[in-house]
Amino acid sequence: MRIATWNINSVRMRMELLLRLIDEAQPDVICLQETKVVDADFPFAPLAEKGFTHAHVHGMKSYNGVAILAKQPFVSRDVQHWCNKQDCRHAIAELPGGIELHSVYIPAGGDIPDPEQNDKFAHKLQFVDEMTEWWATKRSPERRMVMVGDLNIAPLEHDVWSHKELLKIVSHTPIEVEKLTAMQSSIGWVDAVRHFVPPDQKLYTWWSYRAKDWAASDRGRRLDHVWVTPPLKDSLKGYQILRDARGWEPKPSDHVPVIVDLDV
DNA sequence: ATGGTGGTGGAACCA
Repeated sequence: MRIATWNINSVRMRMELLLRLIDEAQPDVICLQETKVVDADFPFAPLAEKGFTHAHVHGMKSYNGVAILAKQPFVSRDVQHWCNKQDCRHAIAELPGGIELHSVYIPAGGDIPDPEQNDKFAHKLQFVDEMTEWWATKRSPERRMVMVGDLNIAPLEHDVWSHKELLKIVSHTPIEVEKLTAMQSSIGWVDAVRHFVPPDQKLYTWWSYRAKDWAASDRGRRLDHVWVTPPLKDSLKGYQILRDARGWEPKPSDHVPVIVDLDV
């Protein structure tokens, strides 16, 4: 089973690129973040033509929005809310074979890395704390689960272009890394991409729109992740980070798709 | 220290 996750930054703006991802990467399941569309307006038809006849969408006007697209029917579907908000950041679907798949969009957190000064940063930290507690109390490490999405945190030194320069930049601050690591430890999540790539090797999934030449400066961060629970660790068969997608015409997302293959 | 770009929606907000 090939699972792709992509912060698409508006599914309507980038439908042609989503169809290109399907043609070129041949995923079985696609998780999206930042769809930026209410469910009634989600563009189901072109996806159905490509075989993705099942869609679990959870969107809102203008902001956020997550989705899970599949060729096979879901066993069940659900959504989860965090921090007493209804902001469409977490969709859940059980796939045939008993794998529970989570498409997650953690808040970006604003610019100032201080929860006292910046409500958005406080929201981000609380979001991760709540989710950590939820995994620990509502889910078992024995369960076959895959969690993917834009976690908006780059936890390792080589998940950013410069560890030293980004220590005070939201997405790579010690408090965020500590909280994300705690979430990972909650039920023994395995970082599926780092399972294949040693920690001293640079990996990025996001490059800012604001760079003059994103590829030349290559100031990226690994914000998009695929985690699996221990029972699926031995099923991990490969990964791809579609760096080229950062240059896809006419208008690329600032994130690229991350793909993991599971032998299940 | 600043500003750089993009999506939504038609100003201001978010990333």
